[in-house]
Amino acid sequence: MKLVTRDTDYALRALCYMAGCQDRVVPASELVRELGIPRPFLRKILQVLHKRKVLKSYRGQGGGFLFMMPPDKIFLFGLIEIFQGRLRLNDCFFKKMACPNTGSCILKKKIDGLERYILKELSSITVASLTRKSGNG
Amino acid sequence: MKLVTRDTDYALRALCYMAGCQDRVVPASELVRELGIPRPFLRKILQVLHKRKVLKSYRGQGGGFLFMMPPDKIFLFGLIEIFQGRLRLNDCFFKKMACPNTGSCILKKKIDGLERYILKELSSITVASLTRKSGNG
DNA sequence: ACAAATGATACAATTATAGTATCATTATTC
DNA sequence: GAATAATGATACTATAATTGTATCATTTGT
Repeated sequence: MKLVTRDTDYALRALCYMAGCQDRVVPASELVRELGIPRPFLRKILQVLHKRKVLKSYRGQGGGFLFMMPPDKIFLFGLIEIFQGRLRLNDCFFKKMACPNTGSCILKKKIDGLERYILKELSSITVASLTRKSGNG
Repeated sequence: MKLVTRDTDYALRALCYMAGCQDRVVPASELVRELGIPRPFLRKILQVLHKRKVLKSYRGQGGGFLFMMPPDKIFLFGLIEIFQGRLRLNDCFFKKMACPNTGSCILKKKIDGLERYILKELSSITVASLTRKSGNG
């Protein structure tokens, strides 16, 4: 089970890197060089972030990307939604079951609880919160 | 993101059904009929449960499956491990990163915390706990 | 004009999930 | 002892998601 797929991961890394570039327009080529992400894949990701209005883009020489949304408003939860769709732990689980006698009710409650908890935790993580200089590992 | 894949789901349903058959040997055919699970898929699942010593099996006419482990010792967490491998939220996430400056440390802590929480929750769910007559949905 | 960038989009490879099919073996029943 | 109904072992297939690649058009600065 992956909480976060590669594209979300790459998007997060790219955004975190960009957060350290105070308002400088950053071209994909730089991100590729610095982060070692395959270029066409990253470009696709950046285009998505642009369409979703997370980033502004500038074309032509000297162009690149810039935040459209402030980094403290970019939530990991939001990136997951963009690249992986809505987080649903319950997906295939309670479709057919229709609570035949018992069990699923208890289970559903538990899993819904888990989902809420995960969402809450993920909603506390932003690009900004990850780039504050406080890591020590 | 799926917490539980189809095979884990089917396994759980089958086990819950069997828990209501007090020590009767239950053949796959009955589970197929009652639960609407594709026969060959279910058979594969039951064979795995047998190999993992969750179920005993009896061959030949009148044969089928019986619990080898008591239902209150069969954890959803264990079924997930059997069919989906070990639960790791962090999987691809912190392999290459190597904590370049900051960020990953905070994130790793958060995600590890999430993982622990999920594990704890899942460890409270057993086949027995799901078949106690107390559902109301 | 050229170079360096993004926009749009289609294609491809790999992996995971979900499911099928077949044949051998065992045990019960008639 | 043959028919039947079950599991054991195992190989195969289909579908979908993930993880990319490739190409060409367009924009912009020099």
